[in-house]
Amino acid sequence: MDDREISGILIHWYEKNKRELPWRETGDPYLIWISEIILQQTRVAQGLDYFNRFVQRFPDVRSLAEVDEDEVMKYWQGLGYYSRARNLHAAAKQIVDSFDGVFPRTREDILSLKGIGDYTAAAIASFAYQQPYATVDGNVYRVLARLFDLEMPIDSGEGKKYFTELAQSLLDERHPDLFNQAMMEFGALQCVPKSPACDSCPLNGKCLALASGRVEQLPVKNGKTMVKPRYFNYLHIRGQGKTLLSKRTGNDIWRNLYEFPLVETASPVSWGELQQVAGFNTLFGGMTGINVKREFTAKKHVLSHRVIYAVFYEILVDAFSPAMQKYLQVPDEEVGNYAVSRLVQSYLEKRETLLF
DNA sequence: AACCCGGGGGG
DNA sequence: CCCCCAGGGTT
Repeated sequence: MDDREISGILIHWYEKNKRELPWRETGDPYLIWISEIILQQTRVAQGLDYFNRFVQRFPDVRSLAEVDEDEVMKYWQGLGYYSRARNLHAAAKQIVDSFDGVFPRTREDILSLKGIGDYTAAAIASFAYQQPYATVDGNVYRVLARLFDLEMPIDSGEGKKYFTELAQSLLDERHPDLFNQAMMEFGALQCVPKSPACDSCPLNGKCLALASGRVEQLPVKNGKTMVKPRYFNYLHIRGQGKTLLSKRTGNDIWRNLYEFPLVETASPVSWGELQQVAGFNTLFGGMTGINVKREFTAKKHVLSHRVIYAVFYEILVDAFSPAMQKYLQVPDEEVGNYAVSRLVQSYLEKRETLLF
């Protein structure tokens, strides 16, 4: 098959079918960078509003580098994979400190930034600077696996190398930006994971998987992530107009987001059983007359690799115990100013509707 | 190489 | 409801 013919068809298809998106109207590497990080594991429809709000608040590298990380997290709240936001902030500081605030141009320098790997480096280098690096994302894996009927697993080291070299060999070096955009947009809109419309596909005469009837089976992946359950008992403790909050730390989900005092248990527990748990007693040590105002039954929060069964207890106290002093005491009306997970956010929203 | 990190959409 | 999606960092 003629490589130039493939890239020509893809680029022609792209010019006719591409979506008009703000980050496609710019050559500013900063805006392209932000869009690429947001678009990792995130669909355009979901990321578009986040992008617009983010770049309005942080229009350039320095404005992002100079703010507190909490401020960045607020603009990422609800988007998921929060390490992306932490790395984005760290990389902005890297650019100010090591590159005098100017976005680096070479692939090596771009790759040195936190949160930027092979894919994002190629995207920025080709979109902003027209450098000849092929972007290999999930769309590209799918398009190439089908076009060439390749059964090599895409989540192996060997597969990653093979597909990257194949994409690089197909790249139109005269228009690396157009070629990369075309390949990925084609995967996103035409060569979709489920039930692609091969009848109307401009490459259906060249697609080896279509000829062999394996379109739906490709690409092949080995990955099988175990879903482990966790049990979160959240204590929404309020007293004297203040709410207790803490910031999640350590190597765990939702790092650096805020939440209520949490007692995690190995299995589901009732309110009565929870009061026997050490973590609970440490918190309420010496206190009498705990007043549970409201209990929300277990909410199932499903992540790709975790399922969290959460119970929220709203507890009113006259005063905070000594053990509660280590928590932030936030005025009730300011709780909304803190970046929280979707789970906590949905609790707060549900509580709001029940109250009024 | 294996595992971890969120959340949304589609069948 | 269950199944699918997927780039980068860490271990």
